[in-house]
Amino acid sequence: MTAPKQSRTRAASQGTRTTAGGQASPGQLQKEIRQTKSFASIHAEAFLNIVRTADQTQHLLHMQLKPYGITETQYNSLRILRGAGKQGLSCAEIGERLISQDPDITRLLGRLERQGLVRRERGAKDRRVVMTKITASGLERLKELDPVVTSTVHALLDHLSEDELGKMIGLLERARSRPTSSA
Amino acid sequence: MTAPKQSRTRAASQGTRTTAGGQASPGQLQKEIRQTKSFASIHAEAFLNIVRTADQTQHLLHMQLKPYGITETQYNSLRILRGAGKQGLSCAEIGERLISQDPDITRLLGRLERQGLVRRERGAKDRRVVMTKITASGLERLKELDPVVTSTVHALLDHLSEDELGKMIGLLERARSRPTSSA
DNA sequence: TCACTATGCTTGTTATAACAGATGAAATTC
DNA sequence: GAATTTCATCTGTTATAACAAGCATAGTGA
Repeated sequence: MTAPKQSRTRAASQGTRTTAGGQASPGQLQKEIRQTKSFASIHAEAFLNIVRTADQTQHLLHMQLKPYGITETQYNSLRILRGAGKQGLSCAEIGERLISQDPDITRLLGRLERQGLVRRERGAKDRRVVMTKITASGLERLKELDPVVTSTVHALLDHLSEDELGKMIGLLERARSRPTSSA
Repeated sequence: MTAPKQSRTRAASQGTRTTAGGQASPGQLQKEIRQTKSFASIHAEAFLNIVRTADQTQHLLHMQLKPYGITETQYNSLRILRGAGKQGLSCAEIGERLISQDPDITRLLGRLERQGLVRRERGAKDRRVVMTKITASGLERLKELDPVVTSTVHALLDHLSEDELGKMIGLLERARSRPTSSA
């Protein structure tokens, strides 16, 4: 599989990482997005690399899921509900594990319900809460999709060693663990 | 600034990175998305870390840009057009440097034009091609936004050392450089 | 017990990624 | 020169992220 045309690019301007001798050397990303100028800072370059890698990998996963008529977000919702078991989860609980803080959960679950993959029910005890459970056909759909996702994700990254992947994970975790006083 | 609630999560199932003694130890991401099961593989864990880090950083940038009434994609379009100079770029050329391979470029530029930030003109030589140029007020808007984006991106990542950022960039570049025969 | 506040969800809306087909123009082929 | 193919853009549509307001319900305090 060849990489698709570049996905969304991000803020970048002058500056680049310097080699040992202090000379600016263009990175791979600069070429990918046909950037003649170097990046403003190594922070900008890192940010763009993170976002571009995510876009590319998500796009490739999307292409693999497309024949099954399921999006990545729908797949994740189903997986979360399978994990929840028979009691299901409320909209808020699903949203907490899925999407950003004001997720379009009602419409997302509505689409899954129309496909017969989940069932929603308003609680008797608290009529504000809607519990959602995965259906038998939702579980079957996941059985189909799990190997597709697993093998796609594996194929995307299997040219990196376990040591490299471990290092990447560590760095990304550290990137997300910024001190709360910053910015 | 505190991290927002987790954004979209991705495919994950059983398995996790092992410690030196072979014991499974949950990663930070597992806790972030309230995952009781470990990840299916280190590939899945790496994939989710990439996507989650990108979502989080983009969300934070989005929040910084919101008061200016500009989205990240719009900002990037303007930056690309500033870089192109007086002759502007065609829709296809912008799309190549911006978004995925079938980008919604017409509508994106239409919105920027309505804000007076760009001007579109159909070529006399080839009436299929629409050239887009940034306007003076587009350039002014960028002057406002550049420091916002620069400082936000810097703040997101300045708790990492230059060495760590360089390593992260290298690993992400390698992640994107998969052999074309894979998958 | 009632008024007020908080919670959970729903709906309308905009922006963008993605898919697909249509339109007009240019290039190519016969 | 005409027909066909290719190219660039446009438009309709769906899914999702995001924003905001509204509705129904539950909880709290006086």
